[in-house]
Amino acid sequence: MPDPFETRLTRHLLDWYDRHHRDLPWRVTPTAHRQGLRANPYHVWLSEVMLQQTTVQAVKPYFRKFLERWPDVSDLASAPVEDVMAAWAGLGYYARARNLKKCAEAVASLHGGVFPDTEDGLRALPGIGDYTAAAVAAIAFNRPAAVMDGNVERVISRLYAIDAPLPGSKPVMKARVRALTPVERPGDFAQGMMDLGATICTPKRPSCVLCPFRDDCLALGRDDPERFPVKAAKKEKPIRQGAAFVAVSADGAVLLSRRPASGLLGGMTEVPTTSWTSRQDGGTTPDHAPFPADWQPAGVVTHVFTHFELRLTVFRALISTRPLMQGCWWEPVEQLEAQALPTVMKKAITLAIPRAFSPASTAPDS
DNA sequence: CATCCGTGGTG
DNA sequence: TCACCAAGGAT
Repeated sequence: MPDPFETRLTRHLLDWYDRHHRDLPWRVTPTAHRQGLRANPYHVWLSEVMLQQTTVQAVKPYFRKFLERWPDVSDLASAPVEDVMAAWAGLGYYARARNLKKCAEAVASLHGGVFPDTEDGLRALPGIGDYTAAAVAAIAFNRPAAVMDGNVERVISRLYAIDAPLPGSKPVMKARVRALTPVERPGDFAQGMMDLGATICTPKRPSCVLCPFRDDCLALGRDDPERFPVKAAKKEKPIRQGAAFVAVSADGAVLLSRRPASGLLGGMTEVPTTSWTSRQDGGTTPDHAPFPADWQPAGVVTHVFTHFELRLTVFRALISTRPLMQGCWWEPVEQLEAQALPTVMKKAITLAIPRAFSPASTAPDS
């Protein structure tokens, strides 16, 4: 039996979503949805994977680029993985790109190119966890799955003034979400909760006066919504150091290599580097260059990863020949843009070759 | 369950 | 400036 209180909260949220939903490229508006237009599961899945720990603004251009290049899941399944990694470069969390490709292959070969339409079926695919399985099931297939991401955690923790810290409080919050999720319009409810968290129930300075839950929110009742969600203290970031070597040949090519398939920046392209160590004096000299050359310091790149900060001393050398290096290749500067270079490597190359990624890099000097 | 995994925007 | 953190998943 539905609880009248929960039912009222759900209705308030859906009414708010009808009026204030965001229009997004992968989304079907609530009006169109009521008229029978269904969201494309491929679009929903692709957007949800891209949106994992990533902002809407950052995702939009990547989403358009992927759809234009690979219009459906079977196109993505048959694409070279290097192309997918290169197209993903800059978006971060590169295991997502590897799993995106694996998932597309599984859908194409195991499911005949059609996404499973249940939470459990989706959950079994690579790169799809609890959140994404529930989101795709609800949004693309109208399943009453309980969708809980960081936005929903914030909304729920405030609405019910949950004092227990994350992540331990997740099961309690998930039960609250489950009780609120309607059999009718579960996808709109999930998207409404996320829109509410993104635009009204924000981490700092929430706009409670505009919130559909303003009359029922226990955190607002305590006059302290910013206190929630309570989170466990986080570790501080160590600093690691290393050196990167940008070798430029006389005919304008750069020495590149491929990082190991798993781990940090797995499967992405790099310039040769030393190992990145936490030692104070470690790895910032040309001693470990890929080959002897007239290595000149070009500066230091600082880049912040999730769990450490990297200070990379960049060396540059102009060389007349192209030494053949095991596991490396020489890439013309004007083709670097097509490589799967993560941001830290683009920073290092730009420091050594300032015009490497400028549109005019192929034009003669003026 | 804790740790590892990127990047860019924001207050 | 800098701490926070965004539609999390794999191990």
